[in-house]
Amino acid sequence: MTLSEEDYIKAIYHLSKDDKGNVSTNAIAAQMDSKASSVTDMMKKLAEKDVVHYKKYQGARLTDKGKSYAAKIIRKHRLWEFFLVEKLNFSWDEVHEIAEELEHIKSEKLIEKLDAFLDFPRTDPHGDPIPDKHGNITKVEKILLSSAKNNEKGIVIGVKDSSSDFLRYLDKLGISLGKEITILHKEPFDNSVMINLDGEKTSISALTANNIYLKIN
Amino acid sequence: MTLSEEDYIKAIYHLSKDDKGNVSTNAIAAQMDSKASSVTDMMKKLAEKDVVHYKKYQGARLTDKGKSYAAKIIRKHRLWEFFLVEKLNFSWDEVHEIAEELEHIKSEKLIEKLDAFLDFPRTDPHGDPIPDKHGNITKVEKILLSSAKNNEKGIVIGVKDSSSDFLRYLDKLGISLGKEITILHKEPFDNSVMINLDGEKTSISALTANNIYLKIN
DNA sequence: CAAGATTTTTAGAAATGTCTAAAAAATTAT
DNA sequence: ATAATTTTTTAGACATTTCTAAAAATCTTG
Ligand SMILES: [Mn+2]
Ligand SMILES: [Mn+2]
Ligand SMILES: [Mn+2]
Ligand SMILES: [Mn+2]
Repeated sequence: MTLSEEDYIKAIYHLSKDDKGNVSTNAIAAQMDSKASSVTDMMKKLAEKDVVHYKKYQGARLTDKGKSYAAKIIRKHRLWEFFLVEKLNFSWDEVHEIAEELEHIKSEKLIEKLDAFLDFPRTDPHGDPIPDKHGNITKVEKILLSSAKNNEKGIVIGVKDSSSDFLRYLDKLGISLGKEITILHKEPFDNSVMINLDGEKTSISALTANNIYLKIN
Repeated sequence: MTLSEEDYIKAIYHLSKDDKGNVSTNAIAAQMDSKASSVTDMMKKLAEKDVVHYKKYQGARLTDKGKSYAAKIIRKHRLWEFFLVEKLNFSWDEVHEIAEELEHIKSEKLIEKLDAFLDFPRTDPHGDPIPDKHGNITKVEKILLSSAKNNEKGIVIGVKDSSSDFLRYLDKLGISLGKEITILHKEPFDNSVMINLDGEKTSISALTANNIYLKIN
């Protein structure tokens, strides 16, 4: 599989995460920052290789083979991100881009040895689960901060948006994985959320609250 | 610079190591396992980018820019090899192929952090020097085992051939970097060399002796 | 349901990197 | 110094990946 094919497979995987149906040509083009016509070409090729189901005008979805392949790329991506943060002291907003390249390195043995060296981490620096070597992903119960109720208390276990900009903003707010947050009040006017973080009252915008995952209890 | 361009730059660098002159089109093709016509095409492109001096029918050599670029790729290659052996417990015959991919990962910051994580190693697992971040390479005095004289004693500090086959053969002989070898006798008939290794007499073929570097004294 | 709008595909082209076969230049040998 | 040989370049082709523009299909809406 070429680098380009792998990136398309990953894009379809991420677009399929939420809803089960087919992913539209335009949605893939947007995700890949390419054009619909390029997607059509690629879908024909990936269908030929049996990694996607594709019918004209009906979008695409991954086959079992495609899903397994996607999980392997994501496993590599997240293990490398973990390595960059834990061993090389990168911050969580710097690693995505580099992992985007490292995820395409081909050796199976490399990734198993890396996994062992890192002591078999379960989640990446953004709280996302690392698939095991068979492609199985452990789902963790989590809710968006924006949907937590008053007086609920939770631990930050992930982010929905893992762009550099958002992650650096969280750094500035003092929010990182593992922090305890208590919901004090939800403001109906602008859907902002007043929280208790490290014993201090802080107001979080609706957009921010909608991109932080909490584990409740 | 593309992956392909980087591999050509590296090939010219390695071919230029010994003699200073221009490298022939055919020599590059042989090194790259490609065809002379492909090399001609690529040399035109690399000359356009000012990394090689190239004149029709006269071969190519790296410009200063090209040399500096080559040193950077080789730095990455050798740091990754060191990482694979020292941190991930690969054996020295397994790492070249993987480093061949890793050397193309683009982040400058990554390689500086990797260097620090590895505690600034000076040589790779095959005894080859790791260029510093400015591309400077420290030359180490060394001779081929085949050119050592009777009764000379030396430390194995490198190999000329670092193919898997040769390295695995050295493993079998019990020869690794750091081992002390004493030359007992050179057999004129087949140029084989009788050595003392770990207190035992061993005979080394001319070919083998011609691919092991020693530091004398 | 019939425009009208949107999405998707096709057609055609460009850039990259590679190859084979043939031509041209350089080198070696007679 | 010619001829034979080897090296190198050119010409033309193919596979990938991508794009723009235009056509076709599907969806939306009055
Ligand atoms: Mn990628
Ligand atoms: Mn991540
Ligand atoms: Mn390479
Ligand atoms: Mn090496």
